[in-house]
Amino acid sequence: MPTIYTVADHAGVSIATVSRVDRGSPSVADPTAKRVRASMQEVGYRPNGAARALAMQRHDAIGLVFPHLSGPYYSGVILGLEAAAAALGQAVYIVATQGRNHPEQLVTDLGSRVDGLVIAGRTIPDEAVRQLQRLRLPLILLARNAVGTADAIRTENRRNAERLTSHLLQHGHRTIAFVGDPESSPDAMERWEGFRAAHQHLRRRVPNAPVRSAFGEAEGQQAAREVLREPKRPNALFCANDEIALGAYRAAADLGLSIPTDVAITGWDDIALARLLSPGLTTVRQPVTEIGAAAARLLMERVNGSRRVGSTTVLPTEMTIRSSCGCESQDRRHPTHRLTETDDINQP
Amino acid sequence: MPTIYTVADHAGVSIATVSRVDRGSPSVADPTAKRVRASMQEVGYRPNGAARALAMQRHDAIGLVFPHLSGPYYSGVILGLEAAAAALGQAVYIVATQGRNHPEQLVTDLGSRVDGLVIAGRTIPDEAVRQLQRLRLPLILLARNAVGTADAIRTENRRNAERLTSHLLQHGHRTIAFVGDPESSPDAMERWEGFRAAHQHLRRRVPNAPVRSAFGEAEGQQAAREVLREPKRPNALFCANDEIALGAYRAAADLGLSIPTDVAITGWDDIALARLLSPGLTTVRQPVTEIGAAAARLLMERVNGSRRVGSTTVLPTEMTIRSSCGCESQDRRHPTHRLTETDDINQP
DNA sequence: GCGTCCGTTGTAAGGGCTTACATCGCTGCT
DNA sequence: AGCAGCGATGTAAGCCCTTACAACGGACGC
Repeated sequence: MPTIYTVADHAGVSIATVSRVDRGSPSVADPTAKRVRASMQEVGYRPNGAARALAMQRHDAIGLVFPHLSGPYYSGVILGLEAAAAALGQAVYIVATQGRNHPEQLVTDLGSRVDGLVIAGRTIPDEAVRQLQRLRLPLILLARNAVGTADAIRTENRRNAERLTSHLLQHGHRTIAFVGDPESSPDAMERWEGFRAAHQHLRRRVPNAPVRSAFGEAEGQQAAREVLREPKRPNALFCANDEIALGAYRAAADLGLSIPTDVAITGWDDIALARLLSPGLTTVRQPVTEIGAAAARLLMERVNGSRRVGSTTVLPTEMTIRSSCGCESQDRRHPTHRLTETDDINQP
Repeated sequence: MPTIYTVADHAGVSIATVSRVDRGSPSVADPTAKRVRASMQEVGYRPNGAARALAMQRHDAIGLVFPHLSGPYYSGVILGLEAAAAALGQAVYIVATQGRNHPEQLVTDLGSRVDGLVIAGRTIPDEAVRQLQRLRLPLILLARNAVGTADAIRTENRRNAERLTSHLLQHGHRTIAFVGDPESSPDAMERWEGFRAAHQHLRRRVPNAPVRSAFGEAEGQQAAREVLREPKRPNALFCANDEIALGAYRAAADLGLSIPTDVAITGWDDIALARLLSPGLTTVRQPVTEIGAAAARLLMERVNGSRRVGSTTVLPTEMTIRSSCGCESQDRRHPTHRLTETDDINQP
């Protein structure tokens, strides 16, 4: 394989000059640069990124660790992250932990090839995250609570859950069931809390237990079916995500209930499908590409050492009203504002 | 940052021993290995992948170049590729070219960090692919015709397009319009050819022009609307992908036509939505994760030098009958067989 | 008791690049 | 004419690993 030495010989210059041409250094005379580029082409020179990274003491690469890739959530995150990373001159590694036996091992290995890591949701345990921090690896946590000094990026849940719930209550839906599992993630927990807060503020009886369901269409259908069969069935279902809501749509159809007349339904995420269901699903949209982009930018700040303390960035979500809540209206968006909280109280 | 030297000092051994422990070489005495591991932990040693890659003359990484990430197609491919690559001990880089100014540059840069590249569909021009080959970079082409000696992975189009068309004709739909743009990709062209072949075999008048439409919902809606408004509107629309079909659903709704009674509609891809539309969309499923997995495996064969000649692997697709074609039935699958063609006639 | 062999560890030579510093040849000024 | 200064190029050290080969010491066989 040709190296800079091959090129240098071929062009009759030193390897330093070849390197300079390759890096685009301005201090190479024009004719020389031309000759070197011609030689590169001729010998089929492909730079060795490993050697460069070694010499530069930088990988110029970041890693993204995510659980799986179904649904629009991670696609959007990856897209946003990749674009932002490319703009910053960083390459992107990805690794999915789904159904892998030793995710920690996988992630640690990745850690040897990157300048920093973005770790999403339920991939590796907190202890593994701490271990990574001990190796002084800059880390960004996505949809997950802060661990140690790593930065976290979250999206707003509580406020919009509360608004969405109030919206349902104001539609006249008297009893609303929360379908999902608050324990399964901090996001789910916050939605549950917002759901309860709305009841409290409007002086309704505060529900004290959710209708437990895992985050999947089948599970949602099952859970919704059961609750909708009860003698005093709820007037509305606040589903913890769109997939559960989709299951709820099916359950309603199975039971001959029409949406939103017999039962109103809301979701969370605004998957592509939400708009296309009939009636359109009222839900809350997450700024998925922004999450990825913010992660890349924040991570690079860490890598470049300009930031040191842990922060939590909360990106706004958008309540997206369609018809499944009882509204006639089309796609009304209701964003929250962007919040950034820094843990370090000494920060200016 | 601690290196093997730091660890070696700390554990009172030589760097060779540290390296051996890290690589899991069996020829290290047990107590020594334990001591070294403890030291690694204590000093917070993180191996330097670049240095390793340089010494080993291998990156143990492959790159995936794709246009964008919308829809389930690329998610599936990435997932399959990542899983297969991880099983082979390879890390995965991804780069999206969508709306990037100099995709060639991006891809060439990536080429310096990997042992091989998987290049999907419409990302970089054939000339750029050839340039990469000149650099002796192993390449796999996805959903794209073979270039030079690179391997290509395709999915079956013609046969299932023909079967699907015959199916529509046998339903009694007399005139069928092909909605899409055959010129836009080899896949689209093959679907168009299969569509025509079915007419020919059943001795129907062979359509000589498609209803041109780009591959998007809005474009499909527009195109379908126009053709469905014509005085002699077709009985069925053979849409080149599911997004176009989705647009066609909307156009039909706009015009008050019911599916499949007034107009039958079929798609291609079997996106998540296809099953959930009503009526369910009859379409053709692509084995997306298998595409990714096959790409990773084929690429590694190339990298390891066990294969040299270019081949084209054609993965089977599955005709998936729902109701939009006129059937009552639920999700019947009709796979084709797997085909592998090798270009080199000297191959055994 | 000595030589052999084997298991364990160390020494040192790369692997391909970047870049600080040295060198060289001119230009242009005094 | 001589020299400072500058632009262009070269020299060589260093980035952190892997691994061929050497060295060492103890067990074992004769």
